[in-house]
Amino acid sequence: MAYRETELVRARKDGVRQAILDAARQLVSRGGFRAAQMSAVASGAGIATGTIYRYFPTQAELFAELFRVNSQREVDAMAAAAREGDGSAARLRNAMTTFTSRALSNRRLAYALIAEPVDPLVEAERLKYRRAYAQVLENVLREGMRSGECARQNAHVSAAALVGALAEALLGPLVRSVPSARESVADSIVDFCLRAVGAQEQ
Amino acid sequence: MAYRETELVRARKDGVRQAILDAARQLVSRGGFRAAQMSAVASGAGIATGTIYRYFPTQAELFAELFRVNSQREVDAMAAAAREGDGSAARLRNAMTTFTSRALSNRRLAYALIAEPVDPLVEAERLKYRRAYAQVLENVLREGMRSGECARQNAHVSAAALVGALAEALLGPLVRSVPSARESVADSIVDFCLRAVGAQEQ
Amino acid sequence: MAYRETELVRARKDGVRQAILDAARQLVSRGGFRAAQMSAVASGAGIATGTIYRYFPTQAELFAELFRVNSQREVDAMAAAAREGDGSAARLRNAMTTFTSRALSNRRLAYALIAEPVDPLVEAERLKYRRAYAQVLENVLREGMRSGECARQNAHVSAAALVGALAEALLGPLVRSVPSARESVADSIVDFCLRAVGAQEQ
Amino acid sequence: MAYRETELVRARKDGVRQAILDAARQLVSRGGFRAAQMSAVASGAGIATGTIYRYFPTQAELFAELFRVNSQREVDAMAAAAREGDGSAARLRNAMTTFTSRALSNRRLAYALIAEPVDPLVEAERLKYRRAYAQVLENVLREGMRSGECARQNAHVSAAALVGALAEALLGPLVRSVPSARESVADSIVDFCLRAVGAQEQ
DNA sequence: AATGAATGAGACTTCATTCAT
DNA sequence: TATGAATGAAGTCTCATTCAT
Repeated sequence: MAYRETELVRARKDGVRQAILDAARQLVSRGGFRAAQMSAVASGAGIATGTIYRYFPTQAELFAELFRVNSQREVDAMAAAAREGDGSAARLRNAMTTFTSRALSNRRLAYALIAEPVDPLVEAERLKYRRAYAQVLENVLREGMRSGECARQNAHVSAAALVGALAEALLGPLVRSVPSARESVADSIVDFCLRAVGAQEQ
Repeated sequence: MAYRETELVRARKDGVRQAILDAARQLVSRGGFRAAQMSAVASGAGIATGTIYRYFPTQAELFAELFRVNSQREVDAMAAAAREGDGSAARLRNAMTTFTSRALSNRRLAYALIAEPVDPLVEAERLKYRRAYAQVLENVLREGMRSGECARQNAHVSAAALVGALAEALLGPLVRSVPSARESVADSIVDFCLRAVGAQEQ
Repeated sequence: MAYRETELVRARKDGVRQAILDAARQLVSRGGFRAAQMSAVASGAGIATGTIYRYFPTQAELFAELFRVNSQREVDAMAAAAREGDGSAARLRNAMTTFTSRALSNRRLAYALIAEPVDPLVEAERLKYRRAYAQVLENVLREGMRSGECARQNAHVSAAALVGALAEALLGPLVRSVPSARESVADSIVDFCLRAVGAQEQ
Repeated sequence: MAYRETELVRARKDGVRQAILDAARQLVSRGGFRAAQMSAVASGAGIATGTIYRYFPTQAELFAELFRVNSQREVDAMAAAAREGDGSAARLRNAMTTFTSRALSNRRLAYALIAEPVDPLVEAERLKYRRAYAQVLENVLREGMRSGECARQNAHVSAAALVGALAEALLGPLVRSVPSARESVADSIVDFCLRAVGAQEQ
């Protein structure tokens, strides 16, 4: 009984915490971090403003957590895709396609996570995750260099450049084109990237 | 006489306008758009706060103009570099090296122009100029494709991706490394980009 | 049985009440009234925040009671000391030395009780107890005047002034000096006070 | 003309600054520092809340300035009185009478300046001024010890104790008595103090 | 036309108190 | 009776914009 109660309490608590993060994500997805004022988040979560502070000590911490949760999910998805496929080149393509298609499904949020700065604390998270994306690609790239599927290069720099190229393709002016064209743009950018690392697909 | 006066007034007016933009750029170069409060800009330009509003209707318009002026200068420099050199590959390299070396010389301003968001109006300018950078590269790229110096590819997409890769190399977590390493990172990124477009340097 | 239960409940209730007051005193001793937030008090007492309100209707009432309990203890200690000693002068010295040495042993709490303001309700308690301290001294002083050990004076006023002088010596800028010097400062202040009342020690 | 204008501007500016300090003093005189919220001060000064921040960077600085201005005035008045009179004893009496009579004319403000704590920054000012009061008395006291008019004693400690005794007489429970009685209380306290320092009035 | 003091909406954060469980 | 999550009023501070001079 006590156990159940504890569980229920925890469930409710996590529920509120989750509701706060959900409301914040929805607001950021729509209008960027600027739109995620504490009162708007509270209202979106159906709670009082002060309640947020039971779960997050400051707005910056809330944003940082929002960052962590959502970015980690993306990095995980990319890493999972990077384990599928025959050969390094295929795995690289998988990883990058996953990145682009997921980002295209919520461009505003992707932009907020990848480019929009807010606060030093949040910015630190961003750099951490841009580096995490790059790390996933760097690993496959090194593997490809060992197996001869990729050209010799500075894998560290190349991986960062790949993230930049992918981000541009998703967030830059390019994607202002009609939605139907975006998919082919995404494909083209992945092709560009594979060419950039000298990947020979089998 | 009346005519002269009108001219003088216009000249002075343009001078003030320029002074405002200069002060704003200096502030943005130092602390980003956040640091460019209207009173600080006025103080930097040696005028009263209210006077700014005789030249710019809102802060957003001032920032947009700041964007236009400074970004155009960068685009022009890149375009000039893209006209120098033997062959498309060399011209591409020139263009990109110009972009990277100029950006490295004032990273804070470059960041503000390329990545830091402020306002939808300013954001629109940013996208416009990212596209302008890409256009310069796209032109050389198409020329290279015609001459056979560059591989067949979607030049529109590739050019955008190049801008993204270059920006990442300059503004992303990579450049947190020691200043002395930045130059070599910049070189590596240009190499990466040339490889990406399949450029054969002669 | 019902009787016993009632008693147990009362006992427990008093126990909780005491725990609340203890926790509050500990917090006040450390960081003044500011640090004694209701949630902190509850946490220190090992109960829930809301439970405090079963024992004290408001925070101000809790503070007032804290005042009463702790100040009364000090007044009692001073009164006990005022009964020891040969002659009024000696008894006066005893009372004042007791006051100073006890206050020095917990300066933060003493400060909170004697000087730190919080709320009109609490302030009323403070005045009441400053008067109580003075009353103890006034009694001995009158006795001394009767026996000729003390000079003729307005005992009421003098007693209040003694409390003020003692408090200043303990809480004022004087005590910012090194701890080792505090004892001698306390001695000097007691001497000053005895001189002030024209006490002739035998 | 330009000179006059500058002067006018300064006059108006000082006027607002003064109005803010006046409004703040009035509020503190009535309800202590607690009552001096920024919005209340602004309203009292007939300006908008934000305007205060053109003159004082933070509330704490405003309070600190309020302290400085008002305390310094009291210290000056006391010091002036301490220069008048034949002999150290008379000068001491003058100084202390000035202190008490001025404090009695605005007890709430005097309390705020002497006893009510608010903020570390303000508290620092308070200690500084309590020390300044004591210093004035200490100087006369040392003079009296040299001339033989005052008994041998630790002048530093005694001066602090005098301030404490005077403050108690003015701010403590004593003065809750009828206003007409306050003057005689003040006289008695001064007598007490003179006796405490063993002053022999001629 | 220029000035710059004044405005005041709006953002974050705290914490005593309440109330459903 | 106890709990403690939730409430929301209140307070400080910022800064783009206005407007009387």
